[in-house]
Amino acid sequence: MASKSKMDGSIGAKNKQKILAAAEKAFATYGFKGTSVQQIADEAELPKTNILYYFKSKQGLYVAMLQDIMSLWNSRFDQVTEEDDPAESLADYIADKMTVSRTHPQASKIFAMEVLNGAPYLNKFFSNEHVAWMEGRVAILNRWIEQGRMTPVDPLYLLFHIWACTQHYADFSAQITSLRGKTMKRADFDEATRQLVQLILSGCGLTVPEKYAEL
Amino acid sequence: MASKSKMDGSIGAKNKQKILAAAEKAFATYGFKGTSVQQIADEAELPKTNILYYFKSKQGLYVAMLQDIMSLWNSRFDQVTEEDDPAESLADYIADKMTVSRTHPQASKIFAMEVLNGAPYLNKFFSNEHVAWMEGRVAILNRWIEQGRMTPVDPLYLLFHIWACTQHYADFSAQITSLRGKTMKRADFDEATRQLVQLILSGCGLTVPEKYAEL
DNA sequence: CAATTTCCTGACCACTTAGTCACTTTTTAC
DNA sequence: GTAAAAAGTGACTAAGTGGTCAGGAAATTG
Repeated sequence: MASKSKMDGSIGAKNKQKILAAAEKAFATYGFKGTSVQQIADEAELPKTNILYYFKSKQGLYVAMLQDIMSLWNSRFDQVTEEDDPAESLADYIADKMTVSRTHPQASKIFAMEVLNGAPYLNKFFSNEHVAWMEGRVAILNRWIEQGRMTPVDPLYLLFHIWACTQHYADFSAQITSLRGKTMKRADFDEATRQLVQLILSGCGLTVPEKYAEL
Repeated sequence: MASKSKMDGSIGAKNKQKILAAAEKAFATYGFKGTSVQQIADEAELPKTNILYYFKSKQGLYVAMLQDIMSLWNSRFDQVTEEDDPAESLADYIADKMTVSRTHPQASKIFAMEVLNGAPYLNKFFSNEHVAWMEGRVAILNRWIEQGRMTPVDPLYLLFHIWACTQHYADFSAQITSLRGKTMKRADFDEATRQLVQLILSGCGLTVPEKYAEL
């Protein structure tokens, strides 16, 4: 939730946060082209010109908001080493990602839209930090496999599948709500997490840790 | 690929198809608001007014295209009964859905965008055919579980996870391509399918059928 | 208190957009 | 062949868009 620019002018800082929050809500609901600066202004309860004062353009605001969002992707899994336990590390990672889907569904949707449209503003990020992160995690998973601590699976696809399932609960909430006949509450997310942890870990030949076991 | 209106005027039918194909391409790339009727006209190599002649409005064209797309979701899994083999039925379903992701990525992206934005044009579909389909499939999965033919999992979440993973390969292709450094070819989809079948089936306590086993 | 920087905004503009309309051309039907 | 229906289209309109700008208010600093 932090932005790197001038935290000095406390008035400006506060307004920027208010604008970023309004932008997240609006962009998540209507997409980049579908959202007008006026809508964001209404949501933030500020005149339109004020938005353009803090962020030089609609695109500038969008990019600033995207950077904010990307920081949510950090998790305990970033620090995992090959000494850690595969089952617990993966289960925790799944749980972390499920938590983000529950607490920041709008951010997840914006990210999804961005990637759907070819990730025009994320390609730079993808080909730098993201690739490096991926290589590191894949290496650790491969070590675990070499050591016989989990079933041989392709780590790349395994991570894709974890992302797909966890983000699905944020991105496709409309479909999920329709099919369930009710929205996903905290308890439902916990149950979904248990189901997913069981599925993925069993699929990797791992035993589900105590704390993710069913009641 | 069929639309219900006048298939008589072969000129009109052909043009409608050309327009629908152009619309699918454009909407998948730029979204509903991000696509102008003029862009679709250029793509279809027809004057803009001609588009509005066949489809009374941009929204009308969009809805017609959505209906076209929904028919792609049919699969062999629709006809599965409790007498069928769980492992083979699920594996085939996963493979079918992966095939659609490979052959119709644009359709998948449009569906994803629609759901992301709250599924305004699909809510009716969701609360009718889709719910019925879901209840039927859930019932069969529960029978398989009662009969001890697969691990007890919540069928609802299992289906969510299958959709999430299979559609991910179409919807998030930009991210996948960036991280792999190359696009997914036919062989890559086949490998992803094998990986996913293994993950899901193992997660359900099922044995992977011969035809989806690794080389 | 004065000066300077930050903050704020109404009026306005250039441009794009979906959709209409009057009209012509082509195809079909008898 | 001719009438009627379908197909096709250029010119236009009304509404909404992102963004500019000139000028003023408020806060900060010395």
